[in-house]
Amino acid sequence: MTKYKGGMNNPLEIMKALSDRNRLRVAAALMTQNELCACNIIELLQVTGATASRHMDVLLRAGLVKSRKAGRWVHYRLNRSAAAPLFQWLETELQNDLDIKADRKTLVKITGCKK
Amino acid sequence: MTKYKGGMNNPLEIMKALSDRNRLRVAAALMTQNELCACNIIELLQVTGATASRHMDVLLRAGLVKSRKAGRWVHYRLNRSAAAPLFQWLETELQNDLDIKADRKTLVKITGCKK
DNA sequence: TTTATACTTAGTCATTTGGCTAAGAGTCAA
DNA sequence: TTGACTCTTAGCCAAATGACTAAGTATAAA
Repeated sequence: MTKYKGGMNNPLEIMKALSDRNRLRVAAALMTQNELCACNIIELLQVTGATASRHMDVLLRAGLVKSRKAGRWVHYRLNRSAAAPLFQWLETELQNDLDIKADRKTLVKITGCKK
Repeated sequence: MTKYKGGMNNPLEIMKALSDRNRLRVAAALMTQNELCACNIIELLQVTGATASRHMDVLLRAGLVKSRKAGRWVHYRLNRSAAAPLFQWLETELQNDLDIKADRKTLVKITGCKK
């Protein structure tokens, strides 16, 4: 179930959504992970559920991610069509980001265990 | 004279720099105007010189613009190489932005008079 | 060498942002 | 239906942000 449906939002809203380190980390994570549930994001960012939820809401409102509810879980994935060239550029740039690289390793562990 | 020299800065800093409406307006203006002096930017944004100066400093630190001092004037231009794909994407998206379109008209007047 | 001009820096203030806790809503299992 | 679990909403607080005024720096003109 997608709360804020599709479409391109304005560039300013998109920039604002990506101007926070934790939201940028989530976007980067979704570039390699295809899909993550809220609990994965909580574990990755090491923040409370409430905080993660609000961050995901910002990304949703900007149109950068889509959400899908499955039972008690909410799964997020990138809405690549929203800003494909932007994502592509980011993906390249973030290759060199040490924190993002560390996150990638963490994600393997997080998504590995099915707790 | 370039205060913060060339190079690519990290994506987060770039996103932060572009996550403010006024700074996005300046970036958009520099996409069509090639070069603007501080006083042009003051007039465009309708803010004090101090405010404009601080905004330009953020853009400079992010590496998105370059500055050149000529006598009493400081001229700014886009540092396109810093994030060419990003600028290209922005340029496309901002085509539909009403405020940006209005700014373009304003800029013709501003850069026209040599006060 | 004053004086004016163009911009920057410092300091202040209101608003926004991002974190938290606590309470609420929705879903599944016992 | 009760309880456990996952996520969201509301409310609070500290820190960051963007605006202003006032004072400082640098350059050019008188």
